[in-house]
Amino acid sequence: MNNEIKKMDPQLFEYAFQYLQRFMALTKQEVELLLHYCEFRHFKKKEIIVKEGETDNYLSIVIKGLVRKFIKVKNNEVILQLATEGHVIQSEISFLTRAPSLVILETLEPTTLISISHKNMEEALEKFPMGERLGRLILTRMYIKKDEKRYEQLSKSTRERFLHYNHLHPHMLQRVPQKYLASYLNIKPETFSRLKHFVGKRP
Amino acid sequence: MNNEIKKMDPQLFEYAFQYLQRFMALTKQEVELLLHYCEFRHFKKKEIIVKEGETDNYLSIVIKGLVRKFIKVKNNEVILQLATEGHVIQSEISFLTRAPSLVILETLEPTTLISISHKNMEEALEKFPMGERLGRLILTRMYIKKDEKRYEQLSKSTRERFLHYNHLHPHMLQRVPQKYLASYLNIKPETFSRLKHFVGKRP
DNA sequence: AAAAATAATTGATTCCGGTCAATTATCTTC
DNA sequence: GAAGATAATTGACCGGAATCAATTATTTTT
Repeated sequence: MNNEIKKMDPQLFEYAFQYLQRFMALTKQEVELLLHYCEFRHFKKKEIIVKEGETDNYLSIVIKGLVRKFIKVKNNEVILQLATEGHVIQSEISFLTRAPSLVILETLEPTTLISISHKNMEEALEKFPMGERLGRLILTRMYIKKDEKRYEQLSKSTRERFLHYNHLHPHMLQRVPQKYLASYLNIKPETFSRLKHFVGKRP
Repeated sequence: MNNEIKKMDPQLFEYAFQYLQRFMALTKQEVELLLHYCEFRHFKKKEIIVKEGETDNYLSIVIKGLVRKFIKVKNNEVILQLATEGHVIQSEISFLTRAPSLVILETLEPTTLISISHKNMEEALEKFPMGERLGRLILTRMYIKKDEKRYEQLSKSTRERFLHYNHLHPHMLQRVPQKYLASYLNIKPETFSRLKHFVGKRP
């Protein structure tokens, strides 16, 4: 089905294999079969992957690069996700419901995705005996992640969110304009800057 | 399998039928089949349904009554959900992962649930041809709801959350101790009270 | 490399909502 | 139905983060 996948980098194959293994036991043959429904997609920096109002037709994993997911609200932006290598990125609600996307996906770096289209996924879900189950399990994981995120927001103060995030992802500050990090953590840029300089002096 | 279900109130059957119809087209026979894996569970007021640390073995829908889901954090409680008639209630993460529950489920009124046990669900998922798909679709809906909740918290101020909730669920203030509503909206009881009395004077 | 645009920093000020505390109202339950 | 417990209200005060504003740094564009 897809040539680029056929002559796939064995490392990439291994990557996908490991990734799916987290959800259920699959043979190499099964993974190979599944990957033939997928395609690579390349984007340059600051390219829009999904526009507002457009239906997202792909479920993607970031192979290389960085994608931000954001929503426009009262003429400013709220960052919902910063997806780096290994992360799933899509306008999930749009993909799942086939409705126009409220969120926008844009690369912040040159980016390569491995993607499965909605159409191909439906096909795979039908033909592939374990499809529905795999889909359910992946969705379960997405749900759990979202739950953790919510708890994170609920239980931590601005300062704590800042500290926690920087502890977990110290490299991101080098990689992403900090106003995006600020927005992701629901902190104003000015406050973010102050916290950054304040930290270390008074832990 | 379950006698109480067999001689089921036709209204209740209709209810379940309509409910499941939202996810996918099912025949009356299929719904009936599915319902035989389910059971009614009755609780009186202030009864604990799931303790902290206990694995939740049920997926339930509230038929009558009201259940609060909350988590203990630094010796006070955070309300995560207030489930009334028609709502799904469970310690989802515990149910999905089979891990001890972090959250507690407690009735605030005498409550009737229709529940399917994890064991029965697995059985149904296997035997029932559409099971996996139905499961995936229900999970999709859960995910979407959670996403909306997150957006709600992110994009709205304390005041806006208060107004929005009261607009959507004006009856709840009559039904639930307002400190629970306050907690659910992540507002201090004092602030909630002030907002309540302030509203109308300055909209 | 200079000019223009965008982002980050820093200061001054404001304000929403939290905290503490005391009083009143409303449930429980005996 | 009275006593006790729990919840809600109200006031005074505080503080963290938002806002407004001006300056400096960095990135982008030409």
